[in-house]
Amino acid sequence: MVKMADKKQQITEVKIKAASVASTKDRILDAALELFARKGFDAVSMREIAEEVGIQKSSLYSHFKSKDEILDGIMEFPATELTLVGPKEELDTLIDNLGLEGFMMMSNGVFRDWMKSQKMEKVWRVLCIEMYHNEKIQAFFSNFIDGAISFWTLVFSKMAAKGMIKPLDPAVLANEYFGQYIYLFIEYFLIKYDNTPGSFKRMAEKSIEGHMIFFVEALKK
Amino acid sequence: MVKMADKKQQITEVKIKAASVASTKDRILDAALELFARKGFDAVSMREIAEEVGIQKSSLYSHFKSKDEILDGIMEFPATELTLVGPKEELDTLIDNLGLEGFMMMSNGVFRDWMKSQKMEKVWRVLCIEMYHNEKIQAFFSNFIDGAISFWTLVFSKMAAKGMIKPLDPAVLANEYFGQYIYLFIEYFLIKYDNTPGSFKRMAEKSIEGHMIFFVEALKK
DNA sequence: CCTACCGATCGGTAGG
DNA sequence: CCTACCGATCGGTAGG
Repeated sequence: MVKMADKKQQITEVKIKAASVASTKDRILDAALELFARKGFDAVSMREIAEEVGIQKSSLYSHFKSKDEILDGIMEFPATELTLVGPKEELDTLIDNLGLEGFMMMSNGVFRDWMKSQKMEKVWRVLCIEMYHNEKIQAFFSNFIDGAISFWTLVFSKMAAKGMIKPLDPAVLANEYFGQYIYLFIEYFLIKYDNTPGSFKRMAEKSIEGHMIFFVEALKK
Repeated sequence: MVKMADKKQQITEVKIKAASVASTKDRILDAALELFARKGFDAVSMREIAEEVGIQKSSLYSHFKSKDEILDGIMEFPATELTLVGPKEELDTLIDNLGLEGFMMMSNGVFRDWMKSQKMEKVWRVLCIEMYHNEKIQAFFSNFIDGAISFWTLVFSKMAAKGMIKPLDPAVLANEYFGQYIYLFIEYFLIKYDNTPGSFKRMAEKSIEGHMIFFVEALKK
């Protein structure tokens, strides 16, 4: 009888926990993300993360085998987000329906949606900070850039084939268009980083608007 | 007599040393630069630097008060180089004489001269790696970017006033032009860094050429 | 999830 | 420029 009561009690607790409080694993990830974004991976110790969570350092190892594994956990976030975002329709249909200006505006909207959460800002800060000395992050960036350049090269070659833009080298156009985003990321996340909510959004909107106007104007026939 | 002979011997040695071998201080700077460029500041220990130079770790402290001071020494290099480079003539005269295309080509030449030494490549690798967590480097970058953007904004507003280019926002043009250089630096020094001599030059020349052609074409009346 | 502990390594110093 | 040493801190583990 006592056993039964205990079990019921446990189940109720588990349910409440799941509904209202993050799991310890998630709390560790959140604390680590906050600290890594502020100080960088190397400058944050396992002791600091544990303190932020409110547990002992050794308890971290019940959830993650190593410090690197915590970083891996953080990196899963943008990877899964990346697949959710992005237009679902066929590319040719989109280009035909939206035209040059409409397509560029739509892409900018996708980018803004993708970056809008504060968590995403922090993840990008960590990615930018650590891109030089963590192999997985370096690979992530390399794929990210290569993928984006391929995508935009394809878009501009389609547009050129359809006679929608001036007959310019699609690969050069991809670099011109996408490079400004990298420039924006570096300036914000590495040089003028400031932890206040929404500050990336504000800076990005001003900067990207001018870029889009110039770029569309340069491609128009 | 023996003393005199010894002294002569010493003097000769010193002269030969000064003429053919770098000072210990310079050898420390060179070794540190090489190691920092390869592994990053934090990942290199004072022991490693000493080993590379061929002296004991404690001897480093006869030349530099701390590890940070070695980094400061390395950073003096681009700072002094920056002042040597750059056109000396009056800006208006240059713009009038060279025209849009000529001015852009001259600037690209200045950039290539500036980056051509292998030492400079290594310095930039260190600067890019450490820009997030060393205050001095962050300030250097911030000034570097702000200075470049101001310069190019001035150039394009002069060109617009002279009727040499389309009447576009000079600040936007400065971002468009200069942003590609930052993109190039990030892609090379942070993501696809490869220590082989001259590899930056090769990559940069291909990438910058396309950029210049597109940019000039977009501004031409 | 805790207490208690580990070896390794760090930047830097004393004193010659 | 050297030998010898320092306290501090690190990531990680044993064992409960």
